[in-house]
Amino acid sequence: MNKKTSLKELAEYLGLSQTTVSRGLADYPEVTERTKNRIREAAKTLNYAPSSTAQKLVHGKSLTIGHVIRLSDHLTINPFYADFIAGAGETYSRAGYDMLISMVAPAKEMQTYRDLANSQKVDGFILSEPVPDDPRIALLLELAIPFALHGRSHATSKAEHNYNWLDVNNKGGFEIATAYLLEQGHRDIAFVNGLEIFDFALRRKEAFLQTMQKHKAPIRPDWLFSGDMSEPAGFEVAQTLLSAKDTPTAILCSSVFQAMGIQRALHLHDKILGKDVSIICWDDCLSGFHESTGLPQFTSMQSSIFEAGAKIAHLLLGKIENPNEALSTNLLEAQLVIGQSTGKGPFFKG
Amino acid sequence: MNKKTSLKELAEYLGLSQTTVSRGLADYPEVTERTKNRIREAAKTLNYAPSSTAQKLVHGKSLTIGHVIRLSDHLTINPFYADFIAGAGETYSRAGYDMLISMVAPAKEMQTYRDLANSQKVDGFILSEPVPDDPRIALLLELAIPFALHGRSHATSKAEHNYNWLDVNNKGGFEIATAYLLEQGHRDIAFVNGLEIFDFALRRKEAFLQTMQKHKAPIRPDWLFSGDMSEPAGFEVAQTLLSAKDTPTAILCSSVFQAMGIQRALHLHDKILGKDVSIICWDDCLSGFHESTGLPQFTSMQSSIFEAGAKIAHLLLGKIENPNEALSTNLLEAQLVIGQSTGKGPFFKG
DNA sequence: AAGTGAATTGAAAGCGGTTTCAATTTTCAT
DNA sequence: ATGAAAATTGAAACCGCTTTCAATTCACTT
Repeated sequence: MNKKTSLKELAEYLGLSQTTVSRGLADYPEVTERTKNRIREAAKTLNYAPSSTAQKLVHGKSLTIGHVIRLSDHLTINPFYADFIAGAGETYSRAGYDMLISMVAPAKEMQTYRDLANSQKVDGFILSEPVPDDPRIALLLELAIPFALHGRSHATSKAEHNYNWLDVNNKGGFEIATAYLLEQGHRDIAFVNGLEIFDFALRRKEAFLQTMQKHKAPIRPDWLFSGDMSEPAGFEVAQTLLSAKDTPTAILCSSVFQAMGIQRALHLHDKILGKDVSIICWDDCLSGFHESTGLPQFTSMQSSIFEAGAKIAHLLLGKIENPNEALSTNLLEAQLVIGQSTGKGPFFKG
Repeated sequence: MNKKTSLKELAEYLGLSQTTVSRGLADYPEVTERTKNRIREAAKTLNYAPSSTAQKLVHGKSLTIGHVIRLSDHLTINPFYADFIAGAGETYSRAGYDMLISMVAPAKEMQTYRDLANSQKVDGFILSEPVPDDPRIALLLELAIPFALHGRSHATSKAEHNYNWLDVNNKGGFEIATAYLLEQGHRDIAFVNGLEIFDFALRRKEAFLQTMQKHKAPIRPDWLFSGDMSEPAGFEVAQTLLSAKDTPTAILCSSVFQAMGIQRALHLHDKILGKDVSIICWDDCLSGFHESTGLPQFTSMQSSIFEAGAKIAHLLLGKIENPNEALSTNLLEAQLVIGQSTGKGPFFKG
């Protein structure tokens, strides 16, 4: 129960002034090496460490980045977020920043951003999962606090986006994936999207539709799905698809989880994955979801969300430490990786 | 770019002293309702909010709880942790606490706890995934900072554990699950555990072995596995099992992910889940992994890790706000929920 | 009108550091 | 030995708030 030692106590113990001790610990050049050593030693024996709160007060910065996570009605949390945060967190600690995570009900979300900014608990925010014209962006611009956006937010007004963002090229990725399926001889392709309130889902849909159109492949409205990116959601969609008279020969979906659900339904209907039905999914490279060796299970567009977290953290820290720097944006490309879940379609032309 | 207004500025603006303004905002009874209203109004127009840093300095508490997450060599993060943290985070914000998450390399883990405690960045810690004689426990006891343990840590020395913990009854859960399989007529049961460096995995193994022994069922050392709780890990184990001459009729495993991997291998070997081979898995009730309706996919022992997070947060906050209170511990029971992955075994006696 | 107790208000100290600026000590050329 | 320049140290102000304690104002009684 040793009460924390303060700088004052440490100074008294050493017979020095707080000034000198403070400077000694901060390794100022004007302090003799000999006294520095004395100070360091004493600090160690008294188990002294400066109060970060006091330091923050003096410096007027919190050295903390805020992540506000909206707990939806069912209190679910996006499992990818863990990886994203891990990437960001690593960058933060390397730069001496802390990460403050706030879990809030949707109704309190905006107020939480306000409070965190006004009470100066954080120096900046990372925004995730933007929707078009995302209201959080307007709010943070108004509050004049640095932030970076993971994803993009389509703005209907001509308002220029004066903030940093990092996104993965969802459109490009889905174009490539759709084209690949078409090249492999598939024409009857179903599309299983994430929730089409989010910006990324809208881009993905656009990519799918445009590419299909461009190749003059038929687009069936009843083969366009949008929903949770979960295993059960994928399962249910596939159940619907496979129970109908005519079934697609390929399915393009938005997450590995959906793909797993689809796969489960496939087995149930005695369809062979990669033969009867091909699947391509988006893969955020969630930790622990990849084989160490061998051909990957699913053909997928891969893009590490961990890496995205690390990179966007850099973007934000740059903005914070150099507010007048030019805006920077970053568009990551996804990699199409061929796995075991795709094969030739009926229209393949060798 | 409106600079933050300080209490001083607000007071000047109002023609009042800082004292009165501070009290007015904190709703002290001695301030007239009329002045309170004036103050509140001015605070709103000037967009004032007290600096949390300054408040923390005065009160000597950080109102922040630390979660230190060890990023393993492969930078993976336990996906369940997201749910656990969501549960804890919700409790924190309800109580006015913040959550500080620190991602660190294993080598820096101990020092991180030290730094966070000494610099008073956090008022307490939650410890996860304990190993027997967990060194973090010794450290935090030495640092005399409140903490709560998620799980238990078997101590070889007679050291009493003077700290709060919350655990799920792993042993009880696996006893019930093993017994259920035996009752259903299974005797050839394989056991797929998590990494047996962790306390929970050791308890689970103990439960399996003891229950098998008690029922005089054969224990085959080559059917005892221990590894990652991931889909690929489960797949590989099942590949090994199913390639052998004799195969188990049931598999008990430690996570839904492993179960999914096993299921994938089963399909590959044309075995029918719940008929040829039964599976029971542990299920942390990860968000987005449960069907909304109908019989669950896997028979499982269920225990919400979200709820565990919320409850252990309470345990910790109790300790922080009332340090001399008696220790409290909490052992949650898992629910055996029958799903579609289990069926009668060859030795079933109607 | 004076005196009393209650209700309001404010000056100043303190939380634990950092930093400015002045004071003191040391070094070294003369 | 002496003085100027350089190196080292420390007193005090400050960051933005809360809270103690004293001062002021107010409402009433006599």
